[in-house]
Amino acid sequence: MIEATPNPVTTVMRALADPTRRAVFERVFESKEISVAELTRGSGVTQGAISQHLKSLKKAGLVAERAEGRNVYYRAAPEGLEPLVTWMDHYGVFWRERFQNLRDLLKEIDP
Amino acid sequence: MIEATPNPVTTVMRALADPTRRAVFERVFESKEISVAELTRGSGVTQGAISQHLKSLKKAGLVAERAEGRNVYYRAAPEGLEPLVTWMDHYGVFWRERFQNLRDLLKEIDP
DNA sequence: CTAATGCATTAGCATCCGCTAATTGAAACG
DNA sequence: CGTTTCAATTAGCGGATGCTAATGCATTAG
Repeated sequence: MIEATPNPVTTVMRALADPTRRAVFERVFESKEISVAELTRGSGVTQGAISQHLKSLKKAGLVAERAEGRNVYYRAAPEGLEPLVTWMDHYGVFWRERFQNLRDLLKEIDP
Repeated sequence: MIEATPNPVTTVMRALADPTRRAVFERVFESKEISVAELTRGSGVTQGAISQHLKSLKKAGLVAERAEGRNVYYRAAPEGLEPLVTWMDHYGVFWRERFQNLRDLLKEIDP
């Protein structure tokens, strides 16, 4: 059975599961804005591949674009990670970390 | 360029990117322990497929097993999600939520 | 013991994925 | 104007992926 429109969690996970594409997202995130050409430079893959990855990331809501002249500048949309956060939250992942941080904090305050 | 041993983030993401396999993880998580046969019941796929998914999840560190007689009981290993948490943390997703919860906790402790 | 059950593993298949190379179109440059 | 640059899109390929069906191996039941 094929879901017509995949679950948002699935979309985001799949977008970030590929190392190359995740690296693209990371570079987009680190730069405030970055063009496709510049993104292609250190990537080790073709410009076409980069465009395809950006398309996936955009469809997942992880990046946004702004066209200016013949350039297209991409920026990260971290709010696109929300499905992941929600999913992990639902499975109680943050509690431990929260408590860990709380513990660290309390240890600092009252060692 | 192929990484011999994929990044842990990649391994976990890929393990959870597939809806069927993610559903398996979720069911394992909800049950404290669950056998493969019981896991196969509502899954819509074959027992063989379930075993394969469990193998992936195990390799990703997301589940652990306990053999007893001819049954094998699986349980979730949520600490296997840590690579995801760390990765997302590095990209600043949790800060707001974490602080919010930390604040709530501290308010409970010392109102 | 024989039969049945639980699980892992394998071969094979259809599909999906990431990539390249090439094309197209738009915009800047000489 | 022609040329160059930027970016998206497409066809096609090799390899990965998820599945089934079948097999094999333990373990339990009758």
